[in-house]
Amino acid sequence: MRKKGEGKQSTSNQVYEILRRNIMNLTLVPGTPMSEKDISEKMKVSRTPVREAFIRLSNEALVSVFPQKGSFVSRIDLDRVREERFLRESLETSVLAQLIRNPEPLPLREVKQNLEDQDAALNREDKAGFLELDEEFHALLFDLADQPLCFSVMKSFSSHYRRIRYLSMSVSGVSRSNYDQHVELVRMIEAKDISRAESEMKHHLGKLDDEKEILLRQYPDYFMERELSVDDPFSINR
Amino acid sequence: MRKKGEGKQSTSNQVYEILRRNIMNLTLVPGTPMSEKDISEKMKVSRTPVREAFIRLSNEALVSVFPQKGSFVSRIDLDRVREERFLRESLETSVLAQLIRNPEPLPLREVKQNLEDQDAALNREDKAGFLELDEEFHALLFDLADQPLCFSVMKSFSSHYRRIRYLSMSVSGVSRSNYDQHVELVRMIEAKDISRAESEMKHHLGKLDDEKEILLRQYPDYFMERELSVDDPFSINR
DNA sequence: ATTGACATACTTGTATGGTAGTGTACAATA
DNA sequence: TATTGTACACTACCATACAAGTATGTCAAT
Repeated sequence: MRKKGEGKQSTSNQVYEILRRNIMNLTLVPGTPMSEKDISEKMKVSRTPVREAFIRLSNEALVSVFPQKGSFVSRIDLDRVREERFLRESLETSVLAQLIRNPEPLPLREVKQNLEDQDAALNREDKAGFLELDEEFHALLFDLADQPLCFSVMKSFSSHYRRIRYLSMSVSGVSRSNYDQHVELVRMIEAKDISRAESEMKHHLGKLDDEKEILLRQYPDYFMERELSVDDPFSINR
Repeated sequence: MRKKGEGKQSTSNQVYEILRRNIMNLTLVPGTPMSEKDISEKMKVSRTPVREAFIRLSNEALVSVFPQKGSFVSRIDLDRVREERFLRESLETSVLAQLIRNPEPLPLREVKQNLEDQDAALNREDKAGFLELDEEFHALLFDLADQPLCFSVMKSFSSHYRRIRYLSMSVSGVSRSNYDQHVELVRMIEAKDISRAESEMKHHLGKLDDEKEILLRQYPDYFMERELSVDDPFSINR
């Protein structure tokens, strides 16, 4: 039953967006059961659009569906975080290289406006706002390189990485260091210094490696168990 | 990797796999109308699993769904091909670099077995078989680098690139040059020659750039029109 | 107290009917 | 003849009913 006044988005899409947002900002905590019936009643829609949203969310590993058993908000998989970071690092540095290779001067106006907004968000201690601007910052770089597809791919496959990052900011509070690195990156782009830009990017993305252990101890339920298959209590290798 | 003889998959998954295979090998030609009802009747299942397969296929841009109008096999979008190639090149070179950086010798047995199989497929002029082995070749490299996620991402977002490649082989016939490049790549990996390996990879992936124009002329209906939005007959800029 | 059969209340998977948006063939009109 | 109104066929979207797998609590038998 489509709501009339609001836009032309399909119900299925709206459900998808709402669930995605709430999973990404950890309002829906990892491991939470999410039955199709439950969600459909809470959102006052039928099971169909909810189910279709689940399909898309499970493609991004945000929801884990176990047939005839249940669906759950995916727990954060640290091995996946590693792979998502590799993906991200690869694409970001490639885009960076392409931008710097480009001989003509880049229209960085929007990027610089974004940096100012980041500064403002930090001053307001607006955690969610800053993360959104962070994402937009990287999106702008991809757009400048004329590679929007790569950005959307990266976005779809940063779900675990970004959740752990959100968690990190919740614990350590918002930090200016990310912003400083963004500023530095733009400087390197303007200076056409490709090697320093790349190492700056690597440093930028690798930052939260140290915090992982702390978060793992503080929120153990948010993370996936090491074993995917069933426990073997008779196993001798442990 | 899924075990084969074991339990049957869901109907939805089967429909997805069948449609994907037939779209990728151009049995279902770009632009073909594919209504949910049609497909469901042809496959003797209900509309639901077909619809769910369509959702996943449209996420990979293999099917274009126009609400209340119809669903169609996506035409090949050359701009998307460009972006898919960028994605592919970025990830492949990153994996290559990681493999070569790794100090310990790599277990290349499987890779070399795959090369032999490629050779055999070429001698049989088995086009489809060679393309599968080609894909497996790259998959093996990603597995060696412990980055299976990146491979599956690349696979999901190579749909337009691979179709144009399939088309190219249909026209020009199978060629040994791809195989030769694979052999050369493995040699470069063993020699730990990162810069030559990277340029070899770029050359490997960029090969079919020249053929694009020919294919575009020969199969114009397979390709997407330049304009995505509606024509504006009042526009002055043209 | 322990075990085991079984009813029951969940879950997701699949089928189907109804709704509204969209294009088109065709007849009515000028 | 040219144009316009309209009925109809077709679509994807959504709601709902049913089917089948799974976990769990209850109760009887040992």
